[in-house]
Amino acid sequence: MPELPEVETICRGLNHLTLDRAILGGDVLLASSIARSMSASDFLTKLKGKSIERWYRRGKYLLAELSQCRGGAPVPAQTVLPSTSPLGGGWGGLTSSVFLPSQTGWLGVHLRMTGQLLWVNQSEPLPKHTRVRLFLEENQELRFVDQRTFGQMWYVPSETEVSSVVTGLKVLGPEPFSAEFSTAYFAQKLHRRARPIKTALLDQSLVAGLGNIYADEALFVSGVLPTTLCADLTADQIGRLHAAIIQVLQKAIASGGTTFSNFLNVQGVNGNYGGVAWVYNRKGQPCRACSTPIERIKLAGRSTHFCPVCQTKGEVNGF
DNA sequence: AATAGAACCTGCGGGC
DNA sequence: TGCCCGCAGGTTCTAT
Repeated sequence: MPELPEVETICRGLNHLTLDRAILGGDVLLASSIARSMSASDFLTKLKGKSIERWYRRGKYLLAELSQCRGGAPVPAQTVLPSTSPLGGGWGGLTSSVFLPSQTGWLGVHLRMTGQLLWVNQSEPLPKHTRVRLFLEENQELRFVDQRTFGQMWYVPSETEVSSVVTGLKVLGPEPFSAEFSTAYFAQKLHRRARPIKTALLDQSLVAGLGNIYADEALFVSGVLPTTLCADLTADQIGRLHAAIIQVLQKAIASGGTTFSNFLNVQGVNGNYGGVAWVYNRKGQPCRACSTPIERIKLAGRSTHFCPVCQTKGEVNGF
């Protein structure tokens, strides 16, 4: 379900609502929702007595920094700083807080296609696809609901490098809003590559966080056909696409995630990506810019939508 | 090394 | 009404 803007929206909501409350217990209704690095019972045992200090997003991953609640076992201070951050490159300001003495592990979450993280009262009726429940103080609950069961949760002990457990973090490229994601970097990664640009945009090692919706939207805004081979992109096209990726994602975050989906934020409220998509899921409907019917093809096994006129003009679309 | 395709699941909507 | 097919926002494993 979620791409970067939706995960960012969830992350902000979680930081607003879930911090500094003791995790008193939990319930794993589907064992496979806990990544196989750990059993479901160990997962719950490790989380019990901890609280969430802060949520972070990396690509489409959510990571909660945990701390020990008062009354818990004392945590020895870290005396030797490791040479690399446990969260790997591209994490920016997070590194400095990782080895505070109170830090006692991480909770990782990936929502995959249909996962939802909801902050509810424990008395709320359980949706059919409830997979994991974490019970916090004052009868509150962090509830993981996931119809297609692809979503995953991880517990990572504080002395362990996060990416050694949440292995998907290892292959993530730069955050799209970071300085590392420069036009020069983008051009270099596309240089002489044979695959279509749409396929490349879905590759999380190129840039982290784009998914099928925003890849199509960014290609429309930049006026580039999704079938264009990376090697055939002009410097101008690469520049427009680089800018469009950032613009489309920022706009979606500003609107609280997409609305053409069953996306819900942590309080169960639908997002609002400026109201509309330019091309995604609009096959046969008139282009919002030129009225030409939107076309739909398949690339890398994913449906791909584009305007055959606007994306061949050699200029930016949208306003 | 780079790339394509299948696999992992459940449910929904369209066509017959 | 019911069955079969394709489709769904993601990642990872396997095969070329």
